Amino acid sequence: MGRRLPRSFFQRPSLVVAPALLGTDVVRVLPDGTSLRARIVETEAYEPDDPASHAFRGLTVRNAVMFGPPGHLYVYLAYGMHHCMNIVCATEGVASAILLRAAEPLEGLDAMRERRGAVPARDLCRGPGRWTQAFAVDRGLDGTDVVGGRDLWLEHGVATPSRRIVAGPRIGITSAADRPWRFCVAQSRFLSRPAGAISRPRSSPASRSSR
DNA sequence: CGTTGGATTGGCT
DNA sequence: GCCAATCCAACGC
Repeated sequence: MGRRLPRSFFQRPSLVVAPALLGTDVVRVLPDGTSLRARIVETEAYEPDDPASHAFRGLTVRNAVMFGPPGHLYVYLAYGMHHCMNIVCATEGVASAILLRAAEPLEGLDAMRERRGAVPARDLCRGPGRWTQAFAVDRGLDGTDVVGGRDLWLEHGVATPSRRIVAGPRIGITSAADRPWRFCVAQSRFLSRPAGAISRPRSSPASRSSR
């Protein structure tokens, strides 16, 4: 068993925590006792006063956990079919969270396939909806304590050097789409999309220099 | 109370 | 590349 990330780790602004989470491990223990482990390669920060955040318009039943103390899981249902999991950051009353978007599966791959199907390891946790499906995370785990709990927690993995961290626009949002608050491990095969990819559905600047 | 539109994914053109 | 699937919170009337 590795070293768990303490509450203090999450008690910082999401823009600090999001890149710091790259290279850490998410450990999940299923109801039947099976352990799953995956190493984070992609995160997104959602800040207070962030138009793209679910908490932007204030406290609701759905986003209440975001306003609570740090180190808890915020889980919501997206597009009526996929769950997305976040880690609440900062301090109580300050609504900020990190969306866990993609990871490299390390343990329990066969158990993940019981829900994901017979897909390659690369596709088990490649995307927020796929990852929650692999880890059996849904609204039932909304509010779970990831510091002292037994269902899901985080552990120190392999620190990612800052030169290997790439920031870019967040995926799939329409407001505040210019804020580079998506953080990726450069070159990782397990990213939901290549680092730096633009999410704009319509006309993209396409100014990215291709090689 | 009806409408709208997602922090997505997978399948089809 | 495009679009349907499918739930429900947020918002407008």
